[in-house]
Amino acid sequence: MESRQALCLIELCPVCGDQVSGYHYGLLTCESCKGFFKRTVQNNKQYVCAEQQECTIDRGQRKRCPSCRFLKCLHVGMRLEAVRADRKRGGRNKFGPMYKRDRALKQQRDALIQDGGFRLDSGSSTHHRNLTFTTGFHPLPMIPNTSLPTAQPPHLCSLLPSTQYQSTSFSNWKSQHSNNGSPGPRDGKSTHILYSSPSSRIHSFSPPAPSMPQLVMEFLRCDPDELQLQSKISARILQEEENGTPNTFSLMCVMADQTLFSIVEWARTSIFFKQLKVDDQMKLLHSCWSDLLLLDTVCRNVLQGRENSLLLVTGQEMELSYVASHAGLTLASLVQRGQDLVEKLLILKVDRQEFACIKFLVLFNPDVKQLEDPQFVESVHEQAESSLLEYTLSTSSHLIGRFAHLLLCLSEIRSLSTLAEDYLYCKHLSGGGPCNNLLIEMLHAKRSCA
DNA sequence: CTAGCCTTGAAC
DNA sequence: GTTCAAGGCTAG
Repeated sequence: MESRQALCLIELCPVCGDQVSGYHYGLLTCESCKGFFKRTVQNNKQYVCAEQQECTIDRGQRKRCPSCRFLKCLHVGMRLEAVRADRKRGGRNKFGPMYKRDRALKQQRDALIQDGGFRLDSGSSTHHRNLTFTTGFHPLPMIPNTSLPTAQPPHLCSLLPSTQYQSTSFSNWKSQHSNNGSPGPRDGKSTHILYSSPSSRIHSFSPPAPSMPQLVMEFLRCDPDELQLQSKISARILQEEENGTPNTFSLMCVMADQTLFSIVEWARTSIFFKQLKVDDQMKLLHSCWSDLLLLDTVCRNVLQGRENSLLLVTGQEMELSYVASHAGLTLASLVQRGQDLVEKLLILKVDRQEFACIKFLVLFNPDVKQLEDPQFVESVHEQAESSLLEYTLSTSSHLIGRFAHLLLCLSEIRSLSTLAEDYLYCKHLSGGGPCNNLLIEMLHAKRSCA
């Protein structure tokens, strides 16, 4: 009860910014958006926007345009399949474990931020950085309300100034929903992919309480909301499955593509990066997208994954034995190397804060050529590196060489992601891989630069 | 139609 | 028995 209230106090509804009342249809929302979503789906409402589908949805204006409100509900990841076709009351649905894990993650993150903030405020300030530091909590990254579904795959340059989102297909779902059939997604398909149970690595590290460098906290705040991401990408995968996307590999490509969108969005709204000119932003992202994609997966598996399985961004798990037997030699060995890396990072007990720093280290790569502002990139890289060093020394000063080990892992990430890129590119050229999406745009961009 | 409060019931 | 996310009810 208390934890629920504590959660409510700090979370804002991703649709309208009102106070959250609990998990509803896949994520934390307010009571009114919960009701609105339910009425819309249950009654098959069709709304039309009187404007250009760009209406602002906030607490004061959410009643003005139901069409844009519903679109925003879908964009932030509210799940159509959580509305029961049979209208049965009570009980729990399949999202239960997902909610539970998200709660644990949020608690862990908030504890870290609160603890770090407290110590920074009260402790003797041994380091001074010229950084504005916002006190209090920073809930979800705000979703720009100009975001609209798009039929064409958007290019990176169009994503950077103002982000667009992929829409979920309401009409596809509706035909299934109004069919009087069983609610929810099909369970028969993809039997090798399972929803992860809560007994994952998340509990294996108790959060340390060292004095956290201010910049590390800022980096941590930039991290996207995991459940929102999970919901959004799961909805997209469900849509692909309903559209008959044939095999697991193709679905994985869609998953990677959608994760890439989220990485671009993370970068776009992150400290330092948003100060860069768009050209420099593009150059940096073109250079490191695959490192970040790999790092994202590795980080998820180190912090929340379980032995012998691969935890996906959708919260689903894929057994490594399945990968080994179905993926083909090259891909299976890539996954195995990734898993070895996860093991190394587990031994080093790399935590969320360190991953947050590493992401910035990777993003602000000073080796990228022809930047307009190479000094700035260099300086952010140095700041990220010294913050990471400072943090690792404060948490594990007794472990000599741990920092060096971390940097070694970083180079392993780089070489592994290069191999993964080559693999994808070959697949793409031979017609077996994905096409016409952000993933492919990035693959081509790097090769045309080189 | 909205949104706050109420009832229900499977999972824990 | 408790929890809490579903659906239901209803004044405004």
